[in-house]
Amino acid sequence: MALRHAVLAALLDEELSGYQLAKAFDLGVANFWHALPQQLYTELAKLEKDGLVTGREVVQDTRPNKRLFKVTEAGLAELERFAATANKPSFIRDDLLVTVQAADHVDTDEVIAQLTERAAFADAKIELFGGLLRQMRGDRSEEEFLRHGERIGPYLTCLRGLAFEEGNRDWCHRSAAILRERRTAHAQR
Amino acid sequence: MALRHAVLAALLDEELSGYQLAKAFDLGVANFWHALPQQLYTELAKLEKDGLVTGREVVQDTRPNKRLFKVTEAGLAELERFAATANKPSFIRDDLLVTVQAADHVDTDEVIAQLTERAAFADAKIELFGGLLRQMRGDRSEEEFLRHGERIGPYLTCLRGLAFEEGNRDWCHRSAAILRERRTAHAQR
DNA sequence: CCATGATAGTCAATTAAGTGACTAATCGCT
DNA sequence: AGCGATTAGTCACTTAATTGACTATCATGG
Repeated sequence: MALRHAVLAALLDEELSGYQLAKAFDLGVANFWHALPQQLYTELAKLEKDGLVTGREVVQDTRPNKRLFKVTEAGLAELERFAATANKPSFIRDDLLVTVQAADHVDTDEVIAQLTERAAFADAKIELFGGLLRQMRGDRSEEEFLRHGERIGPYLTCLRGLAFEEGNRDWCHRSAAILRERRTAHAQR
Repeated sequence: MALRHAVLAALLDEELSGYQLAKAFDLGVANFWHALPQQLYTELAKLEKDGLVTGREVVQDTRPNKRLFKVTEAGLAELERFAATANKPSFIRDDLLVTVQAADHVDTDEVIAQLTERAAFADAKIELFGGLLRQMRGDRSEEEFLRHGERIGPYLTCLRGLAFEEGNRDWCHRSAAILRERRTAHAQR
């Protein structure tokens, strides 16, 4: 029951439409919560029904009209309640790890290919997060920003995302290197 | 559709009962895939129906009887197929990150408490994974084991789990420290 | 001027995941 | 002798997540 809180947290900084929210969940927000557009539209409807967000119609002549949502007082209170109670440890579900777990029983070339692909994906994320961080802290140093910035939550989660992807990249490179070396060694026998 | 592959990957090394599998998914395996006992019993039944695993009844007199499952040839082929096609990037869903995202809008003490709790959890995991790694490599060095060990898949995934939890721990400590400092600075004004 | 892609969604249906309660045996402990 | 913990599950139910198809409008490139 935490998608709703992820949506509330994402709407704290700016009013967003369902569509924009979906974009956000595809980029930075996906860093702390993953969700598909469908879920977001559904969840926004529920949140509005429960009075945790309010939507307002914005008429556009160049684009289709949209509804921008913002968090209400009740929504903030709900987030507060959530912060005080929630603590399910995060769980991982990763196809790549499943594949590597089975590495000794499946085609090594495939595993190496998957690892390489994931490393590239991680690199893209690392660049993305690096850019987001620079943007958030502006001309301040990280230390300075974290000390005195007025909105550091997104910065902290982005730092975690960055470290996570760096971890992914390093592990992918190392694992691929090991598998390559073993393949070579095996071929030489 | 990857829980089935996670189960197959987990059953590669040893025959397990549903109950044992559930234990495993609560410990090490949870490192690459999270699932509840319910799901595992259900999935095992499906896998058996589809001929990807076979179960055999083991009569115990000291304990209730159990059914041990092992992967069939068809199961191995299915894993092979999976390894060659799957590549959904792993997604994160973490209550704690949602909380930290909202850190500037909710009670700082609560956020710090959650971070501290998670750091302790990460420490426990780090110890657990460290032990598992030692056990897997035996008296060999890591390098030696990874070069010549005959079953390195679980070792590699465990390494990722270890690095992940170390990342968690470090990030939790740093974030908590930053929030504590800001709280103090704010109080002094 | 037509196709493609971005914006901004909705509806229906299925699958996966999670919750809660319940059975049954044995072991250790008090 | 009885209580709780551990082993080894099953059944019913609800909620969350995913898949796929569909409707519009407008802008841009060829």
